[in-house]
Amino acid sequence: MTTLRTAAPDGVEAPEAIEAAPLNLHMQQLAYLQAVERWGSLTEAARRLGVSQPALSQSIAQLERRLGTQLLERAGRRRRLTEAGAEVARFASEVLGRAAELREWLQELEAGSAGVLRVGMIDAASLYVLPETVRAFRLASPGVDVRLAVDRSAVLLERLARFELDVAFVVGPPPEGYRSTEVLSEPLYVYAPPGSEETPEQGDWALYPQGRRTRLLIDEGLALRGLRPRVTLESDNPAVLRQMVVLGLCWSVLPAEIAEAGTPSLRPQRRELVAERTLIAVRRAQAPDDARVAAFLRLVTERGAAPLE
Amino acid sequence: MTTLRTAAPDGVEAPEAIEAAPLNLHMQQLAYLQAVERWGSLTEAARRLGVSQPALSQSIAQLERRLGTQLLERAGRRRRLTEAGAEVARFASEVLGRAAELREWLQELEAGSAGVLRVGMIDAASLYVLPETVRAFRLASPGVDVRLAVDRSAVLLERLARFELDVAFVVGPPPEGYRSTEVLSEPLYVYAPPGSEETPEQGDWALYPQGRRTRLLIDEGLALRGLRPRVTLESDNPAVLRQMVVLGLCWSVLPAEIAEAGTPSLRPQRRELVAERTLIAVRRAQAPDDARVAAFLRLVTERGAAPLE
DNA sequence: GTGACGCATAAGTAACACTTATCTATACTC
DNA sequence: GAGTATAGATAAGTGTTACTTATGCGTCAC
Repeated sequence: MTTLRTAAPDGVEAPEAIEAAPLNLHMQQLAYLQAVERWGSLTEAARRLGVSQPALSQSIAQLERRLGTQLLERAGRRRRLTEAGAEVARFASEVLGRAAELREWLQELEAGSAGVLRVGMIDAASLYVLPETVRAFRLASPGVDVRLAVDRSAVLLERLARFELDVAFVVGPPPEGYRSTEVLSEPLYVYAPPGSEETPEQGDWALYPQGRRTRLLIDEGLALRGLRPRVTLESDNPAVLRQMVVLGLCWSVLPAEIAEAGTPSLRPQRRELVAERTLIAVRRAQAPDDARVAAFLRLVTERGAAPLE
Repeated sequence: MTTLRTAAPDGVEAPEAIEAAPLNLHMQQLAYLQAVERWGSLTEAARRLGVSQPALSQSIAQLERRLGTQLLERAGRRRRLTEAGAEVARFASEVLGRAAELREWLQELEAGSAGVLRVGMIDAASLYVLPETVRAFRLASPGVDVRLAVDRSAVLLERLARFELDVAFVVGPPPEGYRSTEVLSEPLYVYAPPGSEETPEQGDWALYPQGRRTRLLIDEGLALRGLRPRVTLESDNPAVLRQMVVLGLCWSVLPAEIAEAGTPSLRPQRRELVAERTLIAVRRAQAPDDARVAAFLRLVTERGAAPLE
C-alpha cells in the first residue's frame, strides 16, 4: 500500500480524522420501503415500481442489514412494517419529498426562474441602459433574486473572477479568459465649455481617472487627433465631469447619452467620434450556461439599442 | 442514458400508474458532495473520505448526470460549487443529518430506550402484579412510551395477533403459534359467604363468565372435587364477585390476591387449591426481539413473585 | 387436499463503483 | 519564461452489487 503523503511539516495528524461512513443507503431502497408501506405487500409494491419481486425482497433485506434492524415482520404469508420499519418509512418519505422539492428547484434553476442572479455593471450602464431591463427581468422572472453591484470595470471583472458575480456589464474590449458579448456601442464626443474661446490644446480637461478602460479609449482617440489634453480633474463620476463642462471650467470627453441628457444639455464640439465605447456582458468562461443570464442578456439586447438612437 | 418508463408492460393503462423514478441518488454521493463543499477540493475531500481521487471525481460526475445539473465549475485548477451545487450540498447536509438522527433512534430502539411499547394485560395483572412493574419500567426507560390495554385474555390475544400489542399478559395455558413466558402462578381458592351454613352444593355461585380462560380452570377444578356449581351471577370483574361473597350472597372461586386484599378480607373456605392460574407473557412468534419487552419481562419476573408470598 | 398467493432463495448477467496508472491544464518558483 | 508541483480528468481493469428468471416453501381459501 503506497501512501502518498505530502511532506508533512509538523506531525499534526489529529485534525484530519477520516470521516465515518454515514449510512450508505440508496434513495431507491427508501423508495422501495415507502412503496411497501404504501401498497402493503412486496409483490404489489414490486409490480407498481416496475421491478421484479425478488429485487424488492433483496433490496429491503439489504436495507435491513445496513440499518442493523428488522424492518418487516411476518404476518401470515405477508410481511408488515415493524415499529422501526415505520420510522424508517417516515424517514424515507421525508427524504424523498425533500428530494422531489430539490429536483423541482433545480428544474426551475435550469429554466431560469429560481435562484440568485448577481449582476455587476458600470455606472453608465446602471444609469441609462439597464434600469428598464432589470425592472423587466424582475417582472418576467419573479422567482429570481436579482442583486446588483455598480462599480468600475476592473473591479467588476475582479469580482466576477472571484465568483461574486454571475455576469458583469463592463467597458470593452473583451478581456482574455472570459466569455463576452457586445451589448451596445456608445459614441464618446468632445464637449467644450460653453462660450469659451479656448482651443482644446489651451483648455483644462476633466476626464475619467488614469487606468480606467474608458480613459484609455479616450486617450487613444484624442491622440489620433494630435491632442494631448492637460487633465486638471479626474473623476469616476461622469456627472461630475459633465458639470465641470457645464460650468465652463473644462473640456471633457463623455458618452453622448450622459452629456446630452439632463439640463442644460451639452452639445458636442463637433459631431466627431473620439472613440466608440462598447459595453460588453462578461461571464466566466467556465461557468455553466445559465438560463437567467441568457434571459437577462436577451432583454438587454432587445431593449438596449433603443436608448442610443 | 435516461430511462423513461412510458407505458406498463400490459397494454391496459389502469389507474395503477407505475411510480416515476424518484431521483436515484446514493447517500454516499451526497456525503461526497458535502465533503467537497467542506474541504474545498476533490483531492482533499477524497483523502479525508479515504477514497481515491478518481472515485470522488466520477461519483460527483454521476451525481451531476443524475440531477441533470452542473454542480461544480472550474476555478483555475480547482473546482468550486455552482449555485445548484450549493443547494444540493445543503440538501445533502439535511438528509445526512436526518439519517444520523434516524440511526441514533434505531440504536436506542435496539437498546430498548425509545419507541412505543404497547402492553396488554388482564385486569388481575393490572391490579396487583404490574402496576409496580410499569412504574419501575417507566422510571428506568423514560424514552419509551408505554401504553397499557386492560382486557380479558382472548381479546388481548386477538389484539396481539392484529399487531395492536407488543406483549400481552394473559391467563395460561400458552396458546399455539405464539412465544409465551410464564410470569407467575396464583392459587384460586373457594370463598364461602361468611356466616352461611349452606353447603357448596346448595349455595349460589358467582363466577367469571362462561368461556373465560379462568372460568375453564375453575370449572375443571371444581369438577375434580365433584362440585357442579349453580351459577347465578357472572362477571368479568373480580371485585364484583368478591363483593357478592362479602355480602353473604354467593360462593365464589377467586385468586387469593384479590379475595384477601381490601376490607373486609375474605378467608378461603379451606386452604385447598381449586386450580392454579398461570399468568403468561405472550408475544407474536415472528416478532423481532425487542429489548423493551425483554426489559419489561425482566422487571416482571424480578418483582412479580413478591406479591404472591 | 388442492390451488392460489406471498415471499425467499438460487443462479446468471449487466451495471456499477472502486482501484491504479496516466494525461492535461493550471499555478507556483527560480 | 522554463521547470515543477498540483488539481482534476480519463483509461483500463476488477470485485461488488443489483437486477433478472426460475424455483422452493409456507400460508390462506375453497
